[in-house]
Amino acid sequence: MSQNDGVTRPLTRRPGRPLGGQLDVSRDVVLDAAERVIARDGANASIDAIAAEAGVTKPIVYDRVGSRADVATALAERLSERMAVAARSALGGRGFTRSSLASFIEANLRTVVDHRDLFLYVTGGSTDQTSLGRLVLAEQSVTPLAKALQNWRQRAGLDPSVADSWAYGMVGMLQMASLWVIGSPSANPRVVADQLAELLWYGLVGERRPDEQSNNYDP
Amino acid sequence: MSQNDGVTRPLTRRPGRPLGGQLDVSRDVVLDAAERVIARDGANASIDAIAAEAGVTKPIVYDRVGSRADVATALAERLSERMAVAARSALGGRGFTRSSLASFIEANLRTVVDHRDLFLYVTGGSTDQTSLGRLVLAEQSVTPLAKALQNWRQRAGLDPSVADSWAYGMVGMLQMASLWVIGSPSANPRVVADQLAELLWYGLVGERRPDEQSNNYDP
DNA sequence: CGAGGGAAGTTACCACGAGTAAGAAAGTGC
DNA sequence: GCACTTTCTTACTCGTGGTAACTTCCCTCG
Repeated sequence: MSQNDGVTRPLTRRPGRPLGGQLDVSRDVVLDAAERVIARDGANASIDAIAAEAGVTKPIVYDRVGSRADVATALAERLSERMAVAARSALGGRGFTRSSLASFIEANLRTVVDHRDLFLYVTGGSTDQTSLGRLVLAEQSVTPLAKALQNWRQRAGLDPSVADSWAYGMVGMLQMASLWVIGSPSANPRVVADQLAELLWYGLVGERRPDEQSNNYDP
Repeated sequence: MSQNDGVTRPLTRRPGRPLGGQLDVSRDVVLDAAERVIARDGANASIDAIAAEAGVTKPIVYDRVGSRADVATALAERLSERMAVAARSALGGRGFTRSSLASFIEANLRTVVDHRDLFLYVTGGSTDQTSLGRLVLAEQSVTPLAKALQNWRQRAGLDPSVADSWAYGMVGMLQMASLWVIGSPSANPRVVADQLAELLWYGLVGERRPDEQSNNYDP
């Protein structure tokens, strides 16, 4: 819409099918373009801008990917895949230890920092009726995590029914921490990751201690 | 705009200053109307609808409260205040124990469930440039929690520098768990709260155990 | 007591973005 | 050669946030 300034100017091209056969613009090409636009212009990227970056027009985007929510979901898949890769590489086949938990968290935080605006686009609302879309997209991280937790708890002889709650809780914790780290340059991902690992570790491994220990906490 | 259907119908009132002195529409009246609209029509409530519910027009809303983001922030203040009240009442002056932690979490979850659409409105994007607004608004819960954590850790002789990370992390955990509970009717707030308390408790109270215990976890 | 100025709202508008309908050019089959 | 299909573009509708311009009332001052 921004290049349609002069009505008097003759159109560079009349509408119709392009000359050289099919426009070879696949779904992935559109999504690549979306990522470029978001990285360049920020998280409030319009479908028009994405289409322009891909060298096509809006209906192509709708045909190849879908609505804006679909674009966000597709990009969420990409981002969570990247986070999984980073996390796996950070763990490097080590067993599940406190320090590997910290590495896992740190890898997630750093991936978000590296894809700051993509993260904001993906977690950023679209208040439609699908404000629950954020959940749908979080589930891309939640589902494998819940599965891993469940397997591990089961093998360790611990109650596996906590897997879902914990997975949602941990993903939410990571998302909020990421948002915080993104927003405040003073926050150091390594330190934050270590502190969150400290918070989670003892609960994860099923440490027990006598209940009802009063510390005189006043919220 | 929805009641302006008939152009032929004479206006009920010409523009201008109202007859009976000042229109007694305070900021709180507007915010009350906003809550009613959101509760009735869902989280995707427009400023027009809010104004209509308050019996005024859009510019009044902008004068009394501000932009849409300001409305969301103001409503976030109200919601977080309500959550704090519910949590305090659930704790009832008990000390900080595992079961009181579970009560705290459960109170939060139930408050969100009771104000489902308000929660969705408040946490629901508005991708402007202030997608970080979600963080700003989360800080209404984070700040007091961080303060409490810091005081408590200090008095208990534990490292207080974890307070910020933990507060952001816990608020994120609560928000995501709330979203999940809202979306899936099968999730029981009491059970989820207990499970999350289980996850957090041992880390919060500073349980120590020999590091590097391998459980052969494979993410 | 009448005119001017400010206070307080309303109408009407703009900008902009999501999503879609209608139409035009290139290719395809008979 | 002509209808038909495919594939794309243009141009539109619709809803919403935000604002400008204008209208009316009241209060004060000469």
